[in-house]
Amino acid sequence: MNKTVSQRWQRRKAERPGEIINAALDLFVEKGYAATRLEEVARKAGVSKGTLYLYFDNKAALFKAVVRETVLPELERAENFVRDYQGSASELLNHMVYKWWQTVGETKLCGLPKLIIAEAGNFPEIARFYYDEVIVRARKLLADICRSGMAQGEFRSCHPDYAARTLISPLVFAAIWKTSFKQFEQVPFDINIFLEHHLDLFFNGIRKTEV
Amino acid sequence: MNKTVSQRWQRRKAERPGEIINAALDLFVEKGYAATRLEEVARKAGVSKGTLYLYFDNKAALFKAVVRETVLPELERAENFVRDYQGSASELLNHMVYKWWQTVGETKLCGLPKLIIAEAGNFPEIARFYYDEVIVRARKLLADICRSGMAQGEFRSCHPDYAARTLISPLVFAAIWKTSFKQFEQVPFDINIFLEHHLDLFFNGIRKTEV
Amino acid sequence: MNKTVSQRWQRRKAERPGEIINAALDLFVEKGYAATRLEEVARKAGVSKGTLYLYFDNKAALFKAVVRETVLPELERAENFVRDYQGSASELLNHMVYKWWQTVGETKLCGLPKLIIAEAGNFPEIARFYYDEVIVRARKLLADICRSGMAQGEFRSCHPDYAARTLISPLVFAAIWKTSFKQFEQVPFDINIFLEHHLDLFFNGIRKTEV
Amino acid sequence: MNKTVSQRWQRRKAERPGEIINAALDLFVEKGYAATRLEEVARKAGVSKGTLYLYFDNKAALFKAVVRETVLPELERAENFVRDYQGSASELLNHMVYKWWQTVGETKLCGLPKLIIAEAGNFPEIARFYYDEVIVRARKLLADICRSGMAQGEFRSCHPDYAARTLISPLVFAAIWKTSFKQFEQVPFDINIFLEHHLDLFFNGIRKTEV
DNA sequence: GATGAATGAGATTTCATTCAT
DNA sequence: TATGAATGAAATCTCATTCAT
Repeated sequence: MNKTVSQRWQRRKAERPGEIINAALDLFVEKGYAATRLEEVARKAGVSKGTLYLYFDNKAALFKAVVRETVLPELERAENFVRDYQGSASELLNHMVYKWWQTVGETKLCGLPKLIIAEAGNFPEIARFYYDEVIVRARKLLADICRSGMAQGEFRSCHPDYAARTLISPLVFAAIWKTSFKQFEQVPFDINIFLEHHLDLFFNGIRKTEV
Repeated sequence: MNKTVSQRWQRRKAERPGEIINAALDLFVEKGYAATRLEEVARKAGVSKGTLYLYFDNKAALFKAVVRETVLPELERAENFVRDYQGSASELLNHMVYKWWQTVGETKLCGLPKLIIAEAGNFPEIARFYYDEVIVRARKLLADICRSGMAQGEFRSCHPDYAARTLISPLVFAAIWKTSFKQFEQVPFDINIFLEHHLDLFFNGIRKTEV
Repeated sequence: MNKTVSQRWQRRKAERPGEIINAALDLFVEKGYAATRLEEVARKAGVSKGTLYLYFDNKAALFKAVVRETVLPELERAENFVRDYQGSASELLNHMVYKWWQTVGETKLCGLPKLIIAEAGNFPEIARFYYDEVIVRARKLLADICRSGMAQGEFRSCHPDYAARTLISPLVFAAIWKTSFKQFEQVPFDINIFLEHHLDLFFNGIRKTEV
Repeated sequence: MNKTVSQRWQRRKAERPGEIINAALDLFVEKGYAATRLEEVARKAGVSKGTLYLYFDNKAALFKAVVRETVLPELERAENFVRDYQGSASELLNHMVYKWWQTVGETKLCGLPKLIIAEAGNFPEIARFYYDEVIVRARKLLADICRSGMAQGEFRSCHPDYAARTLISPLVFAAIWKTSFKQFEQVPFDINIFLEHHLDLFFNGIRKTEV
């Protein structure tokens, strides 16, 4: 055995799960869970159907891995960003919203909300994981910013959790729109106008009005 | 013969379609399209598998009928209500939001948004129908109210279509929440607080500030 | 009850089976046994599906009735004709062949040979009936003519049963051709040329050559 | 591991299609297309229902494959034989007739004419293929021999295509007989007597009578 | 007698999963 | 470890037959 070959083999082996997850993400997002055939995933990942089962117990396990592996890294990145942020709450929220759209709305992650929503009923395990590890954390991230905005007299007083939800709703809405209805629209949906309106209304609504 | 006795064999041509659609709505909403077995639909509707095919050409046709029959009547009712309404734009929008939640969020229709979103990719025909007959009409309904609010100096000037979207987003968000994540939440999601916050922010944001 | 109405009703009742058999013949011949749906037979006969079962026990029974009722009358007519015939064997055979084509080959009975052949395996009862009541009788009819032709020195000596089969084969062949392949042929199959050739060869082959 | 032990699970990619076609031929010929269950085909071929679909798209495709694979090889063999033949037209035709009976009439191919005739209506594609690739070619083969017989003064002048049809008819007739009615006959049908009579009449009828 | 809505057995087909190679 | 041929459970859909009206 040649050492470099063996090493390359090792590398390949280490990368396999990621390649499979990547292929699966594309297909799950495009077709949904039930309509995605493992044969296609395998083909797209450049492996055989049998190989899938070396890395994942079954279709459901693959699905879970896809969700886990694609969502968490982004969330952690966001948390780190917020931790280090210096500046006003408005500016930060504004940045978060546009950043979310950049990393989710404009990438293939855009289909993930739809996917998770669609399959939450069939995969309670996934839904719970997503709830605990993504939703709660993400909402806390935004709610904390709102809270600090109120503390600093930037925002008027309101329930930060619900404010966070109000802030997120249009993002989820837009992602879903893109996945499901964009293809039919006559007048194109302009995400920039939408976010601008949303943030304008939101900040107008939440900012402390000077007497 | 006692007619009230439960008979396995009954001729009820008129009632059947409605009963089948009703059963199908429940199951589609609960499990999604693919995971719903026609045998189950039949059992729930109290008919045999074959009877389904007397009234609907195939599974997809049944799905379409479910969407068509459950959504349109509500929308029409809303359109009529708006047409006859006398009062301020704020009051009307406020009413519309709570009414939506009452007729959709708190009934079994609550699962429909999720269902349509989940299946839009697999049923472009449905998605298009829903886009044309529901989304466009519903948005126009709200946008027209916003527009008239602006015309009457109640609201400051902004793009009515996008304002309408901002208004709707949290409703869709809440419906999806209920279908998919409510079961896991630790702190209960209070729809009243949510709508109150949303509308408070929204009207604060959109109302004409007196100089 | 009005007597004429009642009488008309009676007449109608008497004619029903015939109308059903007629419709069934058309469809069996056109589509084959398995591909013929009883609903279609009913529609074509102008009755309901249920009515079929008032007159025939099941699909197989209807099929048998179709065969029985459409074939036997023609055969009997032929037997009567032969019994009364005065003239040479050649002339009679010649006449029989053309007559067969006229009454079978050129009517909807043309599809019957194919039908019976196709279903003989699935309906041994039909096949046996057809063998006993049609094939044996028809062959005897022709064989007897051959036999008398030999007795009268018109034909040279040979086995009359096999001569009869030789005489019939091209007729069956032509009927099958028409049902199954006529639609594809480039050069049209000319039945007159075919029968002329066949009979020419046949009579040339069987006639007593004068020394 | 002992390879000769009967294993339920075997990989035999190369042999499978042939085995399946073979099993299907038997069953199609025995029961007809519609009455043949794919489960039975699978069982007879020693595979599972699913395996059928690895090799054939659907039932119709399997049917087509059966026809294609079983008929064409024999026809090609015959064409090669004729091409290389040295001798009189009568001898050749005589040989062809007996040979046909040997390879078709006395093997399981005997049921194929019936099968194709029976299904021509439901499978126009098959019928057309059979017409183009089998009937036209086979007829041409025989017609060419007749033609050369006429050219060499062996046969008197007639239309070679129709002579070929006359020659073939009794063969088809006999094959159909065997498949459909042989089981009921009282006096056994002797194929040798039949072919002898047929050829005797045919050659008597077609040969050039010396003046 | 006549109807046609309702039934349900049974057919074809799909595809996640297994396992000999 | 990797393959992909093979499996078989399970789904949709059809249609001969039944039976309340």
